[in-house]
Amino acid sequence: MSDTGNKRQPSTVATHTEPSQCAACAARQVSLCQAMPSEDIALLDELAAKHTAAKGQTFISEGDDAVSLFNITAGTAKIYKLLGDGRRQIIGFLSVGDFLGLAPGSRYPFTAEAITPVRYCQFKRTRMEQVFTEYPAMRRKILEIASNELAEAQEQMLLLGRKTAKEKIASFLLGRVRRAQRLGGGGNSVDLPMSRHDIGDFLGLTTETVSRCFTSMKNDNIIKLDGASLVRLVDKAQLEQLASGNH
Amino acid sequence: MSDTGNKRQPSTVATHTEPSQCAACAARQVSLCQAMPSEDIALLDELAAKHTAAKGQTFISEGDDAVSLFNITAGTAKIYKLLGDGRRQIIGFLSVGDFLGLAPGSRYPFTAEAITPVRYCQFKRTRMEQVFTEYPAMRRKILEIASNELAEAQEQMLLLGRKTAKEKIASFLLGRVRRAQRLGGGGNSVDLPMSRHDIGDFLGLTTETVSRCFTSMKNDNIIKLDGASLVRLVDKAQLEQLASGNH
DNA sequence: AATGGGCTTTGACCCATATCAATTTTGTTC
DNA sequence: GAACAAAATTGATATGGGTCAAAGCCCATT
Repeated sequence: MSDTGNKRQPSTVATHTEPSQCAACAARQVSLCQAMPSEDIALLDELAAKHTAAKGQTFISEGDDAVSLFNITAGTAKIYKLLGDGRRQIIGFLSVGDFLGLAPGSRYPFTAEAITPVRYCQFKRTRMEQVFTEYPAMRRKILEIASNELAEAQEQMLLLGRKTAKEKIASFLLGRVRRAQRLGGGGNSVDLPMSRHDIGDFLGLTTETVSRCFTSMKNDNIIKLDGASLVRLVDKAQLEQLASGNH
Repeated sequence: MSDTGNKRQPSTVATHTEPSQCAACAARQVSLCQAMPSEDIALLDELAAKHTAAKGQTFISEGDDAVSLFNITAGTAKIYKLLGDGRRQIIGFLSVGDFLGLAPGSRYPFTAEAITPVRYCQFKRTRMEQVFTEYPAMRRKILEIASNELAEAQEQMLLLGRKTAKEKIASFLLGRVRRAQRLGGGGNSVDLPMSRHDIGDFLGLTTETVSRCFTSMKNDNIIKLDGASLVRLVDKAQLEQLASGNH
């Protein structure tokens, strides 16, 4: 695993193996691990290597041998793909409970980098394969997760291929609120731990265009900005209209 | 299931239930059905409702109750999503062996329409759920398929968000050849059963831009056109360069 | 082989967003 | 809290691909 991030970080990765963290894990109820019966949760504890990644640290590199599966337990990460000349497409932002590591071949088709300090569990694929065989509910859960991600990816294709800049931003903000709500977060304000540049690379826009859209939506009283990273959704109905292409 | 296609077709769907077609099915080796042991293939025959869809016919509509899974056995179809004002994003083109119908909720998140006459098998989801439990290899295969589609979707996000028109066309053509090769098709020419408009809606471009790119690549001696739907890849190396963003 | 209709291609022009270039704001370190 | 660097915003200008419009081409049908 190599660090190709622009900000070089020490590439050492902290690993602690205290027992029975899974039982108390904040991510458990919203993740893959939910499919493991409580009485056997200790088994996952055994299998999970617990790691942390500092802000800016790359913890999966595109092209690496896909030997592990991962589960984010805290923080926010981004996964992305690059073109030869450095153009970047962010595929998704991951946070507590999100699963990653599915690879169609033997190599990861994307890079994963921490946006904030991230905690994650790493599972050896070969060991998990055994677990899946023993606990079919686990494989069912993975398939459910993959289906969800696939539908999300298809929605993002619609966004990237056919939406205007403003529509993209509206969709992005609504997606963020929905995620926050799914995780028990509140109402109408969204935290954006990623930079404008990251948002641009996620939506197929430039930093400048992202910024201009925020400004314009602020002036139209659709959103309110509280610093760069806290957005209040003032007129959610209009955001929905924008996001779905009816104005 | 309603027909929302622009070309209205009789909405009747032919269904025949001859026994033991699966054993001789052309799609079997390249599809989900490969995971069913030969001795039990008759079971799939029982479960599969065999249908045909005429050119232009819609056989899955976005928002329909997701009660079935599908397997294409002949022909080419497109699946797409629409915005409120009619803008369309084609999510993929499907042909022999391709599987569809995974839905994250209870409704299909896309529409499927035949581009050429299509034959397909329809499986009730509830029945298949039982099959998956009885034959874990089948569920494993579905997960493998979903992983592949996910990676493909992510690659398409990179294309839609960050590639230029020419790069998109180059990637599209190479993708088509690879698929043809996977299906045992030959070398350096590609058949394009879909219209320029469809290609545009797949790549996030307009018909005109697609056409202009083809013309320009023809003039640059990268491809040769044989009518509108047969493309010969003359300079594959340069196509690869274009597709990966190194020129 | 003539007719007609729908694709596809080509042309002229335009606009949404990119690019390039300052500023301003924010957040961090001493 | 001063000083700095990084990120965000704003402004001016450029351009790739969209839009609108007009031929051209290809079959399918007669």
